Amino acid sequence: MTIQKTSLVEITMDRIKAYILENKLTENDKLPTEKELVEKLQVSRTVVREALRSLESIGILKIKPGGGVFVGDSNFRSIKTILKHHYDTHGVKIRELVEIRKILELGALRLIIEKNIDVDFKYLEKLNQEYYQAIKHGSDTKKYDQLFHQHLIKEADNKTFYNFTEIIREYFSLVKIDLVQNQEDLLTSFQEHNEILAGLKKKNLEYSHKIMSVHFEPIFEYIYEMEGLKENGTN
Amino acid sequence: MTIQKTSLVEITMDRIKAYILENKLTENDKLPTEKELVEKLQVSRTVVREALRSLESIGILKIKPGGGVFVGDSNFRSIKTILKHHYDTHGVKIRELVEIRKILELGALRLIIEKNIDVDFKYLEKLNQEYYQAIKHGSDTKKYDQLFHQHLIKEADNKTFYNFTEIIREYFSLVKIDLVQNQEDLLTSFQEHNEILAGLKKKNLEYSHKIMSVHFEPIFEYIYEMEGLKENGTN
DNA sequence: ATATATAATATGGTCAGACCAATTTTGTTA
DNA sequence: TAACAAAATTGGTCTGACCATATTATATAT
Repeated sequence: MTIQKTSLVEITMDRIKAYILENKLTENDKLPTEKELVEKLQVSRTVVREALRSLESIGILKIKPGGGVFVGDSNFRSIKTILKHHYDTHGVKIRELVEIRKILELGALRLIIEKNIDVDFKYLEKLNQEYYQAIKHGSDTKKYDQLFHQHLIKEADNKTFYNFTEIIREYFSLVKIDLVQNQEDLLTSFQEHNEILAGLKKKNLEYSHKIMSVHFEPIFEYIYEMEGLKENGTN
Repeated sequence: MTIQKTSLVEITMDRIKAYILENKLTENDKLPTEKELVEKLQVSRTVVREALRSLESIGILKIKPGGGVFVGDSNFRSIKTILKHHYDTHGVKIRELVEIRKILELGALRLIIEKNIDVDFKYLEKLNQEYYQAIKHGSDTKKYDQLFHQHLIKEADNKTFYNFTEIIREYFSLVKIDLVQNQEDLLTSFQEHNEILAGLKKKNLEYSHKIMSVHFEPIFEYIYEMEGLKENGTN
């Protein structure tokens, strides 16, 4: 006779989430065992297990076979899983992702300057020098380029912003891009990094914005070329 | 003897995701029943159910009791669930969210102007007029203010950008903000909306950026005041 | 006494079968 | 043909069993 709008499993999920809150459990803290939860929540093991599984799949829990159930870390891995599937099924316009990345990078510069942040230039210059060395030696440059931009965003002193940017970055990494850059292009990129830093040192938002925009141009050109090819059916 | 790194449930999840891809299933398409999946995948119903449950919890599937299993919509509701819990457990600095929103709003203006988008000014002006009426009548203004900004971002012609912005907006809505605006403040806000539109019409990025920045100032002032109070232990 | 190897226990993983609840389909009747 | 009722389908929950891995306790050797 009891009409229950939401399933027992969902209710149990909520109760477990509430348990975490009430007991102020944090990363890697241990939860009661399945058995204990069955007794405590007065539901079948089936329900407890499905609830635990679901909570694990959204990253709230971490289940160690034979070990126990623990509070998961908050690295948003599950969000990336979701976006991965969304990408697989819906695809994504590369242009859209690049536009977003540009906005975020410009935003980071703005935050740094407007909040008058004491940037760790030494470290950023070191990263860029490693980028330079990689270019000279013809080794993997992408890695150092990424590190530079990643750290720039870290400097914006906004953890949430950084997290979201990382998610976008991972999403972007799903896309295969064959943007070939010869050494000359790479050296230009390296120089732009330096100029962005120079702009930040002078706290000149307009200038650093301008350079960052230029920095993105080759990518947009590549994308427009790709989209043009697509329309021509050249695949 | 068979060593399996990942659990059967995880494998089954992957197989079901693959099934969706292979059969090009889209929103609301029906999947095989639990029974059929048990036969097809040669695993127990327990495993199938836990896999389905997990996929449902991340929004990939939608389970209708008595009806069947269907492909979920891609509204990222599950991501919002994840962020909700993250907010409950970790909290978030309001300042960070406002900073992000500002960056995104400025970014939208940039996209609109740089891509020379043919903005639907008529609609935006209508929304803003409704905002004005709400202010005059002392009714719920927040709604119309939100709609204006929401639509502005829609105009940027970047679905992915819009989706992410919506996620941030929902995240933001979790935070209780008691920013009181008297009629004068609201009229100023209304005027700024108009000026932003004027800037867009003239395709003047710098100007619209400037107004948008001003538009955010009251919120930042409020936040800084709150943070100040916090430090003083005034709660 | 300590360290190591071994056995026992605890914990999550998987399977099977049963029954319940809601939905969908089918069949009957007005 | 439409409305209602019965049957079948489908997911929801429960129980109990056994397996695999991880943890803990115990025995053993040094």
